[in-house]
Amino acid sequence: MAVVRLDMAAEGAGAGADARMHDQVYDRIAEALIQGRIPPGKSVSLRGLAQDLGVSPMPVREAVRRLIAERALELQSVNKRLRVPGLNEHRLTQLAKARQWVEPELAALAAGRASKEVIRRLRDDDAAVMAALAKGDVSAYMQSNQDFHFSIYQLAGAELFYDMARTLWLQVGPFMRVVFGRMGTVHLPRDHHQDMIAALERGDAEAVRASMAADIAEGMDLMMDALRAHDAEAPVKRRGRK
Amino acid sequence: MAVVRLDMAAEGAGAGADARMHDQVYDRIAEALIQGRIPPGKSVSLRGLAQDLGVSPMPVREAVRRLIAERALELQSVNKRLRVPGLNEHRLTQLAKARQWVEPELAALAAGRASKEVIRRLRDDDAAVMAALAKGDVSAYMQSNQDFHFSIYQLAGAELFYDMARTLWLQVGPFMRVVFGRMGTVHLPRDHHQDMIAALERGDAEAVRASMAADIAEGMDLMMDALRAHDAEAPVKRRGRK
DNA sequence: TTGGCGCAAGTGTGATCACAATTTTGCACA
DNA sequence: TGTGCAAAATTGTGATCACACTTGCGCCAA
Repeated sequence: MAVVRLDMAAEGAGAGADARMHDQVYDRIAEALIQGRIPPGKSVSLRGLAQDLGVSPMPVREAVRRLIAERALELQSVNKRLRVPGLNEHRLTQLAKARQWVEPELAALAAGRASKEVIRRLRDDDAAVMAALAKGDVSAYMQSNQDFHFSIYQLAGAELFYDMARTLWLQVGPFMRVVFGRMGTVHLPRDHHQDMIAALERGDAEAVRASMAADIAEGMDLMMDALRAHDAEAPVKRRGRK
Repeated sequence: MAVVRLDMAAEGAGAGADARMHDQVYDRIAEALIQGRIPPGKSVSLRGLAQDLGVSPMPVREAVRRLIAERALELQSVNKRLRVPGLNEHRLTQLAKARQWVEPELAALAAGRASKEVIRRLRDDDAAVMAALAKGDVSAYMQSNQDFHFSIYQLAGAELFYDMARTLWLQVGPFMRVVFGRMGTVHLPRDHHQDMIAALERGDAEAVRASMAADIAEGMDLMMDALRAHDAEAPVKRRGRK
């Protein structure tokens, strides 16, 4: 059964349980999706998730309703069952376009707002990205890359855009994991992060926007190529769930 | 009590009750928000909405959870109570930027996909918009303007963008109603729709994009001016709910 | 009349049960 | 070894109750 680990037993210091339970549940599932720990097409269930997380089905219902609204999960129209949306070119194209607008926009807004403290953390995150690439560790790469990007996005102070970016990552996550798992991490771009940090440091908004756009374009192109290659050799099959 | 009419008793032909109840509830509330029938800052409650709609609180909970995810409603962090988000310049700026990207994009995608049938309906919608402007009927204007825009967006065949646009309208609706109610409909742009239809007809994607961008820019600028003017004369007050 | 205080009403959240619809299982039959 | 088909398990949805918490109203005293 439990293919995906989602437990929330630990819960840190135990004291911080101020947040509503369904929020914590949401965070767990969202994180799992962004990290790609739940594959596209995978079907899930309220009671199943509830059991994995060690909570009752009620908070899961609320969390899942939210994830459905964000298109991170979908309710199949035929049998009304829950699953992670599958991969297809049409959707990936839209996700790529959307990412290439919002995220450079966020990056540009962040320019000039980066303290030395933040710059330092960005360098750390980037170092972690490099290390993960060197080791070929897909999970570590996705985690540290996410940290890098969202550290920047948070600087922008634009909640609406931030949430849009987050929603997009939620949808791209499962795709990304499959693609990288299929082709390894060797081809991933590594130059843009350095440029981005430099531009951020000198407050050059347009340069930040440009390198962010380039970074995303390369990543999404890679995914698109991989998807097309895969679809070419296995057109419509894709049976079996698990 | 019931300041806002939301009843769903009629339910059309009665036969189409295939959709889940929470979807119908969602549609009702969403429509009310887009039409601006629920003012910014207005606080609502699950049981209150349930009673207005003649359903139990359960489906309302699911609908509201979805609306919160779309930022069409918010859960106040202080007292954990539900309300329609208030107006402020920061948020309106982001909404304007987002609209000015997604909606021209959708319009461009729709270019060349418009059948004669659709063009005819667009002319009808535009006529209704003009009529509403002439009469100064804000409700009719908002309804027919929405019909006009979303008839186009639907053509694009880009579900992700379509939903993004819908989410943005959900957030802008309450603002718009207040602004127009405050300044009347006389200043609203009316030229762009004609250009847009013409460009749509000859399949000129860039022209469609441009006129859509102009249409939205004018509308949002108007709202921004009105908001600034209002904030200038009544800085931080805004007491009393109702 | 005005201030303060306590209780009733209203709030969102979580748990649990019921139910119709679907999927999966299991077993008899060929 | 396959093949139907019915029983059992699982699914999302809705209703209802309980609970901790906040708000608001009204009463009493000064």
